[in-house]
Amino acid sequence: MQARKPYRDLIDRLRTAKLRPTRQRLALAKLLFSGRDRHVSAEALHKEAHETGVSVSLATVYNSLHQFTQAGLLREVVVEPGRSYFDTNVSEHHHFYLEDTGELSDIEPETMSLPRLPEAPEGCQISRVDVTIRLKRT
Amino acid sequence: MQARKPYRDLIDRLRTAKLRPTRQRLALAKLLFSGRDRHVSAEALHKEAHETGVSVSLATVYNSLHQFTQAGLLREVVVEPGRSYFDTNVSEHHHFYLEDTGELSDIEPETMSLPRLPEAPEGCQISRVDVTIRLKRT
DNA sequence: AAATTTTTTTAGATTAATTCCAATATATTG
DNA sequence: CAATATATTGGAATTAATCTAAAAAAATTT
Repeated sequence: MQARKPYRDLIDRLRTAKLRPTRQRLALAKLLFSGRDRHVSAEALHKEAHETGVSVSLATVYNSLHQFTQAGLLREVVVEPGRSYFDTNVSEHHHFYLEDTGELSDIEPETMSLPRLPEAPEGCQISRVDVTIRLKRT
Repeated sequence: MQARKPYRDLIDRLRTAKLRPTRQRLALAKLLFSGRDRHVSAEALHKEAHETGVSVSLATVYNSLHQFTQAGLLREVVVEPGRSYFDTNVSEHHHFYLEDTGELSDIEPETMSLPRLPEAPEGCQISRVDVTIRLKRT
């Protein structure tokens, strides 16, 4: 993260994804991609945008999140009916899901292994493997 | 599945789960548990009930599915925002999800292995591990 | 088996997440 | 800058799911 050209990288990322770097997409990308990895819901991101003075409609938040996901900048994780998150960490990894609070967190890749996967059925290929470890408070 | 006392087993299963064997629950249990393993959505089961002449409200379908799940007779699998299935196979196994059609199918347990799981974080315990292999048409 | 109590079902209203729509605004191209 | 293509918007619409309170059915007590 540089001080002088704060948007340069983001603009490039959007351009690479064939997405015009509009004010809204840039602002959302900034919230999502500058800083630590995040797990955000659409509603939460919309709220956050407003709180930081960015005026963007909920429809645009949804559009952008899906476009970013399509472009491989985000990954969507569904944990429950009516609850899904967008994860800014798109490298191969899996999740803990705390059922009591709805909190999602990354599993350190080196703490689990998945050495043997089944063949994809005829006419199909694997597009992704999702492992969710559901947790309860003891 | 016997011919003479077709409801005996189902009634017992419900009783064991501390659920009264009402007409509605019995009819749904019959659809779910007599025959092959199934992956059904609430809406689909509701529709199926009506088509087979069982009058049951959607609310009751949801109630029953959740009660059955709570009792360990079913397992709920969420695959996408707005799409979840109830699986009559409650033994330990995982799923293929065909993104194009929304179809869910079981993975043969012997075709995959998960030998190393991470520790549950402090204050938590693992309630379930879900593996979903997402598939695309080639 | 009638009366009473408890549990269940129901239709319809309600909520929450998401998508759709067509008018308006913005970005890109020539 | 004009023309074209694309994006954003608010609000309506849709969908899945839950809630509610009244009616019905099942279980229990008498």
